[in-house]
Amino acid sequence: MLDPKFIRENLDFVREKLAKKRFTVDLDGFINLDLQRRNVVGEADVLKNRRNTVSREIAEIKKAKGNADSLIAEMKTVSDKIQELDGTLRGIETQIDEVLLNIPNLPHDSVPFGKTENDNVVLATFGEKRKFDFPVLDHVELIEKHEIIDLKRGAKVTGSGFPIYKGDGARLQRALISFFLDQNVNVYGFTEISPPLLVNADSARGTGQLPDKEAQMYETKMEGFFLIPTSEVPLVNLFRDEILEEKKLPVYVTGYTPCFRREAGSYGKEVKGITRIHQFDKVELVKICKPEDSYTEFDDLVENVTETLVLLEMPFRQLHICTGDMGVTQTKTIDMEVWSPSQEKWLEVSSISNCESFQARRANIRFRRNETGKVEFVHTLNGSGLALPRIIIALLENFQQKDGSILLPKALQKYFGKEKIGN
RNA sequence: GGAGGUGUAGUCUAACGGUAAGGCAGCAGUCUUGAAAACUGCCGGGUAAUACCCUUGAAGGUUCGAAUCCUUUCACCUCCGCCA
Repeated sequence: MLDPKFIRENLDFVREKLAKKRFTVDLDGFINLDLQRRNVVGEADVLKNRRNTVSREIAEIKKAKGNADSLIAEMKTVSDKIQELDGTLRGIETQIDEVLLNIPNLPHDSVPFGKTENDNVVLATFGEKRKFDFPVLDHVELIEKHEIIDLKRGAKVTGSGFPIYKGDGARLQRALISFFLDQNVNVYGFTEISPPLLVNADSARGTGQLPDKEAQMYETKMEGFFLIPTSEVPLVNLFRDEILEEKKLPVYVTGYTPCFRREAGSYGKEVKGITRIHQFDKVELVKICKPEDSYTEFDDLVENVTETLVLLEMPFRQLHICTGDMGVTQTKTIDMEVWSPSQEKWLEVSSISNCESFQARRANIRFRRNETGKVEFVHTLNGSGLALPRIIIALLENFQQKDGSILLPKALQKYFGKEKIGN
C-alpha cells in the first residue's frame, strides 16, 4: 500500500512510475475520495468536540442536582448527526481502501525500464556450463531411473503437481533444507523460524496476496484460512500490528516451509516433471529494517543467496527484473537462475525483493525512531534461499555421470550422507 | 466439543454509567572523568501541532454520555471430554 499523503502530494510522479510498471489506476477518483474523506472527518470532529464538551457540562449539572434536559435534547440530535457522518465516512474509507489495496508499489530508480521479461537485464553469470561427452538425460528421466520422485502416485494420492519424494529423493530434499538453513543461520546470521502453514485473511492481505493473488491460493472451507504460497507470508506477518524498538532492527528471519500454489491458468506451461508444481519446499529469507538501510540490506541479501549458490557448483546468473515484469509489492527485484543442460534454459530458483514500506503499511509494521520519538513504517525484504524443486532439477542434470549416477557437490555430501545417488 | 473465568497502552496495576489514574521498563536531556543515583521531559495512535479527534482484545447495540450494561466474536487460563 502506498502512502495516501504521498500520492496526494506527488500525483504526477506516482502516475509516471505506475506507467513504467504498465499499470493504470484511477488516481483522480482516489484524490476525489480523499478530499471527501477529509471534509467529512473535519465536520464530524467539530460535532464530536461539541458532544464531549457538553457531556462534561451535563455531568456537572447532574452532580449539582440541576436540570439538563435541554442540553440532553440538543445532544440527541448531535449524536444522530455524528452517527450519520460516521456512516458516510465508513463508506468512503471502504472505497479508498479498495483503491489503495489495488495500487501496486512503485519501481525504484535503479530498475531498468522494460515491457516484458525479454527486457530483464543479466547482471552477472557464475560458473561454467559443463561439456557432456554422453547424451544428457533430463530430470524426468533421471528421477525415473533412480526412482526418487513418484509423480504418478502423487497424482493418485492428491492430484497432478503433488510429487512424492522417495528414498534418496526424500533424503536429498532433507539435505538441501538443512544445508540452506545452516547456511542462513550460521553464516548469514538469520534466526530460524518454523511457522504455521495456514494463515488468516489479515495476514494474506498484509503481504499483498489479497486481494491480488487470491486465485493462486488454496483456501480452507470451514475457517477461510489460506495455505501459504510462500513462507514470506507468515514470516513478515510475525510482526503485523507491532511497533518494534529501533535497537531490535534489523530483524533477520529464515524459515523452511512447504509452499502451496494453485497455479491457475498456467496449464500447458512447464507441466513436465517438477518445474512448476502445486506443492513445493522452499527456504525463505526475510529482513525487517529501517528505511535508510533497506538497499544495503538488499545488496547483502543478494550476496548471501549468491554465496549459497556458488557452493552448489552449478552455472547460475543474476537477473535484474525490469519495470514491466515486476510484481505488485516490490520496488526492486533480482532473480537467481540456474542452468538446465537438458532444456538449455535458465530456471528461476530465487527471487529477491525490496518491498520498502508497501507491506509494512498494509501489515501495519512500524518502529519507534529514538532520535525523534516518532513512529515510522519499516521496510521489508524477502528472498528465496532457495526453492527446492528447480535446484533438484539442476543438481540431477548438471551432476549426472556417464553411468547415470549423480555425483553431488561437496557442500551437500555431508548433509546427504554419501557422495552420489545411484550405484 | 462442553462448563466456568479473565482481557486496560511494552509490562504491572486503578477507575459508584460522567469521558482512562499510577508504578516499572524504555527513550532524550541535566549533573558526572565515565557509570549509577537523583532531577526534567517524552513515553497508545492520527495530525505541522502542547489545539482537536480516536483508543480499555475485536465488532455491533442501549444511552445525552460506555473500560463499566447487553449481543456476537477472538485470544488466553482452569476443569471435563476426545486425541498424536
